Amino acid sequence: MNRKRAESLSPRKRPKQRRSRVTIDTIFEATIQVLLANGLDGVTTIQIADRAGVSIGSLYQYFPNKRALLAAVVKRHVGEVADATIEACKSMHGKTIDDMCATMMAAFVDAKTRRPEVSRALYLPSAAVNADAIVKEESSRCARAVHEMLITATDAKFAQAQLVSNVLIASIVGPTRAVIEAGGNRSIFERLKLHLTALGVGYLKEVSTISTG
Amino acid sequence: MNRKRAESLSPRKRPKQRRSRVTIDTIFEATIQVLLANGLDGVTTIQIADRAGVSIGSLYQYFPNKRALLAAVVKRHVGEVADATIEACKSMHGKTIDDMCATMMAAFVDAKTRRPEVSRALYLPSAAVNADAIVKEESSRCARAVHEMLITATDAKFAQAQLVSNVLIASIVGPTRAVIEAGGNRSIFERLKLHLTALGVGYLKEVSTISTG
Amino acid sequence: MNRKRAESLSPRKRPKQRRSRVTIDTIFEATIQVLLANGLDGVTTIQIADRAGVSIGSLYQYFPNKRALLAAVVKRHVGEVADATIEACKSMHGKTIDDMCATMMAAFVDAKTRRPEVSRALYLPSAAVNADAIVKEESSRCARAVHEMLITATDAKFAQAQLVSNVLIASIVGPTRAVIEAGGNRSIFERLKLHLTALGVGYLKEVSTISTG
Amino acid sequence: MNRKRAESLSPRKRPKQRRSRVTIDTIFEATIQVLLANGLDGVTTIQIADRAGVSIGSLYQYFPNKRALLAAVVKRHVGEVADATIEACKSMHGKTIDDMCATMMAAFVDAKTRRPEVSRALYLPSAAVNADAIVKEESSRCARAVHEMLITATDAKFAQAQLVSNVLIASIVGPTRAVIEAGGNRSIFERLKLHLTALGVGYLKEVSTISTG
DNA sequence: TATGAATGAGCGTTCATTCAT
DNA sequence: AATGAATGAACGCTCATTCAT
Repeated sequence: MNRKRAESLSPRKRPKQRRSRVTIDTIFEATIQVLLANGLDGVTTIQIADRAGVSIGSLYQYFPNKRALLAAVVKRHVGEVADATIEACKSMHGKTIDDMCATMMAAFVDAKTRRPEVSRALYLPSAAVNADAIVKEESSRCARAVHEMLITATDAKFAQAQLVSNVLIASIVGPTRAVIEAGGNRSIFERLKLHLTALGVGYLKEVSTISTG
Repeated sequence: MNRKRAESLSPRKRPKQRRSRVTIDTIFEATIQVLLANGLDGVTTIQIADRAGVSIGSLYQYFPNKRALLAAVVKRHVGEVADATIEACKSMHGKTIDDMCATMMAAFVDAKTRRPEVSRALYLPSAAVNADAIVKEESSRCARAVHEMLITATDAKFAQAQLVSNVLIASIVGPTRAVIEAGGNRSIFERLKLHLTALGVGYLKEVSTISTG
Repeated sequence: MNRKRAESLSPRKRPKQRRSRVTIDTIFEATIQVLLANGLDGVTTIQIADRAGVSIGSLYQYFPNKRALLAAVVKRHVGEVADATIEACKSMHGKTIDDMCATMMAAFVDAKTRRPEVSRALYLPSAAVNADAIVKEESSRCARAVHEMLITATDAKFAQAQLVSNVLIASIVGPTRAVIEAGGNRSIFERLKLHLTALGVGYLKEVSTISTG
Repeated sequence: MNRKRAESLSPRKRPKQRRSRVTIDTIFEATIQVLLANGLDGVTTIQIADRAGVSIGSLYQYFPNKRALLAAVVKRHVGEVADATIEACKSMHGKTIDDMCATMMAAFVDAKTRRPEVSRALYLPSAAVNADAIVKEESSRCARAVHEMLITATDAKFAQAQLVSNVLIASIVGPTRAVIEAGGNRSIFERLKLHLTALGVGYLKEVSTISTG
C-alpha cells in the first residue's frame, strides 16, 4: 500500500564524504546528458540512474524525489553563474558604467558559456519543476549586486537604481540564451559580450536622465 | 506527455467552418484556464475537454495529440504578440530610432499584457512541448521586421543591423516576463514601456558606432 | 512528475449502468480469489485486474485506489452479514431470549457461511487497510439492533442492555471465524449455531441478574 | 513485505547470551512503538532498527526477515497471554465452573491488558504475516488447558468438552479486543471480566445439558 | 459525427535484504 | 561482529490515446 510523505525539494544527505560528492556529481552530469538527449519529458529517474551508473535506489538516497534532483542541478548551474556575476559586480564598485558593464557582461557570458551544453540542457527544467523559483531568486541576488555596484558609479546617478538593476539583469538573459541555443562558438560569445555591454551602457546612459516615474 | 516523440504538431483540420473556430477557441481558453489552475504537469487532456465542454474524443478531432494542442495555444498567443510588434515596426519605417523604439515597445508590451494571465499561463508550455521552436520562429519574424525598420532609420546607421535586431528583440522578453510574473498592473506596464524604450534607444545609439566585429 | 491528490476510500462512480455493476462484481470476485490464493501481501492491483479480465486502468475507473477496493469488498461482505443479522433481530422483537438467540445466531452463521471462502478471504483485509473501521461500524449497527431487540424480551430485563449487546455480538465473531478457518462444513456450522445460541442464552440469563456495575 | 513467501520464520540465533536477550527485547519494543506510531504498513525494518538503536545489519542477525521479526513479537505477546491463562486453568482443577470462569477470565484480561497499547499494536500483525498461525496455535494450547480444567469441574459435566473449550476461548477474544481498541481503562477492564465470566458461566451451564449433536 | 469507457505502457518511488568494509 | 550504503524487483497509479458504439 502506498504511503505519502511531505514532498521536500532539499537534498537528502549532506555530501560530507568525498564519495558522496563524486556520486552526486555523476548524477548531475547524467541528468544533464539525459536532458540533452531526450528533452524534459524524456528524463526519467531510471535513465538518469542508468547513465550515472548507480541504482535508482542510490539515486533516491541522495535526492528525495525527481523534482529535487532537477532543482538541485539547476540550482548549481544558475548559482555558479550568479556567483560569477556578483563577484564581477563587487570588483567594479566605484568604476564607470562602461567598465562596470563590460566586466559584468563578460563575467556573465563566460560563466554561462563555460559549458554551453549545460546551459542549453537546463533551460527546460529551469522553467518547470518549480526551479523557476530558484532562477528568480538567483536573478534577484544578481540584481542586488548590480544595484550595489550601480550606486557607486562615478559617471552616473540613477533615480530608480533598483528597478534599473532588475531590468538590466533580465535583459541580458534573453540574448545570451538565444546565442547559446543557436549553437554559438567562442567568437560569437565574444561578440555577444560587446553587444550586451552596449545594451547595458546605452540603457544606463538613457535612464540616468529619466525622472522618477 | 511522456509518449513517442516526433508526432505531428499541426492541427488536424482546418477551421473552415465557424463552428470549428468557436470550438477551438473554447478549447484554447480551457487549456489556459487549466494551465493557470494546475500548472504544466497538472494539465490533462480530460480536464481540458471537461472545461471546454467537449468530449476528449472531439478534442482529438481537432488536435492529433496533446503537444499539438499546447503548441497551438502557444502559437496563437505568441503569434498575436509578434503580429502586433511587426505591425508597429512596419508603421515606423523612415522614423527616428527614438520613435521606432517607443512605438515598438508599446506595441509589444500592450500585446503581451492584454491578458497578462494568458502570458503567465503560457510561459511553461512555451519552454516545454517543443513549443520553444515556435517561440524562436516568431522571434525571428519580429527580428526581421525590426531589421527592415532599422535600416530605414533617419538618424542612425547600423553595421550589423541583423544581429542588432535579434539582440534587441531577445532583450525585451526577459524584463517583460519578470514584470508579468510579478503580477504587475497597468501603471507598471507603462513604466516598463519607458524602460524598454530606454533600453532599445540606448543600445541602438551605442551600436550605431560600433565597428564591425 | 507525480501529482498527489487527497486519498479517498469512496468508490469512484455510481454503478448506474448494468455493465458497470457486472464489472464491479467481477473485480470483487477477482479480489477475493487473489486474496485466497496469495494472501494479503500477494494482492496487487495488476493481479486483481488480470484475474478480473480488465485492464488496471479500468480498475482505477471504479476505485480511486487499492485500499478503497479492498474496503469496498469488505464492506459488501460485512454489510450483508450485518443486514441479515439485523433483519433477524427485527423479526424477533417481543420474543423470549431463547428464540431471539436461536434466530439471530442462525441468521448470522448462515450469512457468514453462505460462501465460507469469501469470509475466509476477507479476514485479512478486514484487519488492515482501515477496513477495520468498516467492521467496527457494522458491528455497532448489529449491536444496536440486538439492543433494540433485547429490551423487548418477554422473559428477561437487562440493566446494561447496551453493553450486553456489544459483548454478545463481539463474542460470536471469534468462534465463527475459528470454525470457518478450520474449514468447517454444513453440519459443523449447524453445531456452531447451537453453541452460539447456548453462549448467548447463557450469557443473557447470567447478566439479567447482574446489578448495574 | 511483498517478497517471496515461505521463508523461515524462526529466529536466527538462540538468545543464549544475556546481550542478545536484551537486544532482542529492545527490537521487540521498537517494533511495537513503530507499529503504534505508523500502523502495519508504515513499519519498515530501518525504522525498527533506528528506534532500537541497532543497525539493520544487526537486526538481520537476529531475524532472518521482517515477517519472522513480526511473528516473534506476536508470538511473545500471545504466548504470555496464553501462559497466564493456562496457568490459571491449571490452578482451578476440581473447582466449580463459576470459580473456574472467574479466575480464567481475570487471568486472560489481566495478561491482555497489562500493556493495552501492546495488544492494540499487535492486532494488525497478528492477522497478517502468517502470524495468525501462531495465534491459532496459542489458542489451541489455551483450549486444551481449558478442556483439562473443565473435565474436573465439580458441578458440571460436558458431552463435548473439547468443542466447548474452543468456543469458550474463541468467544472471549472478541469482546476483549473491542474494549482494548476502544481505549478502555482499568475500571472498564474489571467490568469486562465480570461479563466474560457471565458469558462463560452462562454458556457452560447451557451446554452441560446439550446432548451430543 | 460525437462520445467516453477502456487500455496499458511506463512512470516515480519504496524498502527488504545483502555484503563489502 | 557490526555497519549502513547500495541494490533492484516490484508496487500503486496516471493519463494520452483509441475505437466500438
